[in-house]
Amino acid sequence: MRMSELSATTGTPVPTLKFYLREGLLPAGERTSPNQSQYDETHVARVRLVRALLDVGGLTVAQASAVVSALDDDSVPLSTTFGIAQRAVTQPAPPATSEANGAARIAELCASRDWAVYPNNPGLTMAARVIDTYSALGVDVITEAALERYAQAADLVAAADLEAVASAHDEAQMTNVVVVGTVLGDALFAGLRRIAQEAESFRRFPLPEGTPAPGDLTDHKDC
Amino acid sequence: MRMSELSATTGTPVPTLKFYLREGLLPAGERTSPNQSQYDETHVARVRLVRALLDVGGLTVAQASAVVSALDDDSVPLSTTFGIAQRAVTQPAPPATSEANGAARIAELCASRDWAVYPNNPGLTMAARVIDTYSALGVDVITEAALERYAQAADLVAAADLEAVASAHDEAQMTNVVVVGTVLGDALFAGLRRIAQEAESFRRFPLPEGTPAPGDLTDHKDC
DNA sequence: ATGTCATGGATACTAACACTATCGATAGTG
DNA sequence: CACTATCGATAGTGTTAGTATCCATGACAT
Repeated sequence: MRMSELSATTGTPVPTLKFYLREGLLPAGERTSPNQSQYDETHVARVRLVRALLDVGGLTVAQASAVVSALDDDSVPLSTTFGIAQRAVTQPAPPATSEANGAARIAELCASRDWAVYPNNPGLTMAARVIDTYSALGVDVITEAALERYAQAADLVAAADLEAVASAHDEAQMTNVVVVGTVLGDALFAGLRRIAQEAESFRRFPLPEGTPAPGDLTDHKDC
Repeated sequence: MRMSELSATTGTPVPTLKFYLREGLLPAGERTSPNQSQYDETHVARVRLVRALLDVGGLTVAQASAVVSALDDDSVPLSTTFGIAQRAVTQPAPPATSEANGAARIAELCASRDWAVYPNNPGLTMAARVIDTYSALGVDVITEAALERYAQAADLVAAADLEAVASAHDEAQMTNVVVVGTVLGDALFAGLRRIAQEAESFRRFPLPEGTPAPGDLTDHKDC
């Protein structure tokens, strides 16, 4: 198929496809003449993946580029593909200040849960930074119990994620699942968390009499 | 305190503080003369909150503005504060196409878990969109079992979140916890998930002999 | 009292990002 | 043979999150 057809199939404007080609998000098609290239189903799939990473996953073009590079590089052992995908989608954070204790708490948590990871796992810095931020804000709600529950939930999700990876047919498919799952899983969980929060909120803090209950409100008039 | 002191205390440049004032992220100080204002601890706290929302939570200025407006508006009942915070931090998604079934699966999940929420809860659209994206990518890994585990994890986290809210002293503090927790909780969980994923990955797909194990790798040379 | 410096308010500028538009030379198509 | 599409390059656009500059006024130290 030619570029116009790739554009029509994926719903992506031709100039945008050219941009993706320039940025390395989309491999060049097979050249059939100096100014003609053939694209195939793999290109369609790649465009859809890129759009998913950008729109749903919220990645930047640079991050998406790193992700698809990891996908294309089949010299990487599967056991480290998670790391590559994770590092690609996690923006580097500045090192914590000296008086912060988030890193120590996370290290402790890892020890207690038998979480063995590389010390440059981006989740370590990310989680530590969030804990430090909480305490800098004076909102001391990340108790041991709360952190423990978050960790349990993370284990649950991680188990589901790896289950999904293991269910893939071949190694290439596995890599794909890892990459897609790493990015989209965050969004999926965030969505479910919003639902569960609201449901739990209504359970704990019932609405005053006369206020429409969730089930009674069937229109979306307010936003 | 004056603006320069506010700047020094929070580590935020004066022009940025002026920008926050313009954008409504920071309330004006108490005017003591036509060109002098006094700022106090509430302003320091607000600046820190704004930086946390922007840097750690990844919100845009517009979203952060909506969040702090909700914080300042004490006419909102607590039971709906979650909704406001959630809607403020969740970017609206386009409506799903007709053949997509993500919304139906999420509705089913809500029913099975007794999750009663307003139909405009942003998590509903968000989660449905992710599921639709997975299937559009041909990565059919969100089985019923996987979704169930994600939902369990969401319940676990939501319970911890509401526990934190309930532990706050007064209503103003509760609102604060809700807002901060909604935004930072996503990041905290995402970090823990990355750790748990890598740990679980090593458990399921052990590294080949000779490759450094997580515990052996103590430097951060690669990124 | 006066020189210096900070402040508030307004306006303009910048860098990064993700496209989007245009152009010229070619090439395939009806 | 006219017409459209393509490639590759270059340049332009709109948005976002600040930065920078300017000015008139006011505070503060000497």
